[in-house]
Amino acid sequence: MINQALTIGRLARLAGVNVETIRYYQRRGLLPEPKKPLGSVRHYSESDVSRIHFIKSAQRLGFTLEEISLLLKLEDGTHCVEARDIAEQKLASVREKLADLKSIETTLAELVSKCDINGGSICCPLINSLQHSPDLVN
Amino acid sequence: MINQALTIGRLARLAGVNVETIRYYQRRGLLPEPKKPLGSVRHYSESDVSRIHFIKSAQRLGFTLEEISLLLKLEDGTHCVEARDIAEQKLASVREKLADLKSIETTLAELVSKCDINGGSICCPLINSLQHSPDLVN
DNA sequence: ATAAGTTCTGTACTATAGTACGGAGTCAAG
DNA sequence: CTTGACTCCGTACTATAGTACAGAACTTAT
Repeated sequence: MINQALTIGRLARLAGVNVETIRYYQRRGLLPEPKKPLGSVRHYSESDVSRIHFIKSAQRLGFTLEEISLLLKLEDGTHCVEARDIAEQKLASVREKLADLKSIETTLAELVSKCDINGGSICCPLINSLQHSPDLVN
Repeated sequence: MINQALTIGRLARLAGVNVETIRYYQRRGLLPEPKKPLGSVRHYSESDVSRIHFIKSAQRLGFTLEEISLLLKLEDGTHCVEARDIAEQKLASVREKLADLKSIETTLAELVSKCDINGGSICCPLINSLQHSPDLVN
């Protein structure tokens, strides 16, 4: 074909994923698998590119493929409330992780600066702290 | 033994993990495996409880067991300068993760609040955003 | 002292999210 | 019309982080 039809390889390049990933998403039901014209290859559409972008975005937000699959089932727009609930749950867990990370950041930063002051002495304050305050992070 | 020695089962209960998880950590070198007194069972100490807590805390922060293993090498007390270097690397990666999480948090919070405003309209803003702003989080 | 519960050891299995591969069919360019 | 690239399909393999299980040894409670 002259004006290149969207084959799986081109779709993959457009969407920035591997061909194998597309097939995997199809197996998982995250992407529709277009019918294969007899004795030819499958053709894809722009909407498949969008859907892969959707999946990748959602993954970056910390959604699992399972959760994304759920979100995609709500796509018809009539289940906005359910979608929001899922997003709210994610938000809560992200905030929890944020709080944890902040506390470890503080702790690590303190330890490193103590270490700098001591200049690698034999009694390293960093190691000391880890040895004597293993629950630092809880 | 009358005043119960810390066997693997008790350690597991104290630390809130499975016995199998402890064995797994031992296989991975994250936990020391105490010598087994001939014809008896292994005994553990409080420090093993602490170490498991530490591992679990670090995991919640998104560290892999591989990374945690590195962190735990700070505890061997013999390489103070190296320890500080590792800690500094960890601090950098913690700060990166923090930044990532913050942007995820912002995005999710925005989506949820848009959802609230729209109040379950037919054109769900959450799904919409994910579909039309694939690079949201990058 | 005997049964029930644990521990030990090794191996195998689970889920998640892919990646790799082999062989056959199909397409596009020279 | 052949060559090389791509597609299809199924299966198998990877990494991460465990969990499950079988059978023997050991411990604890009665």
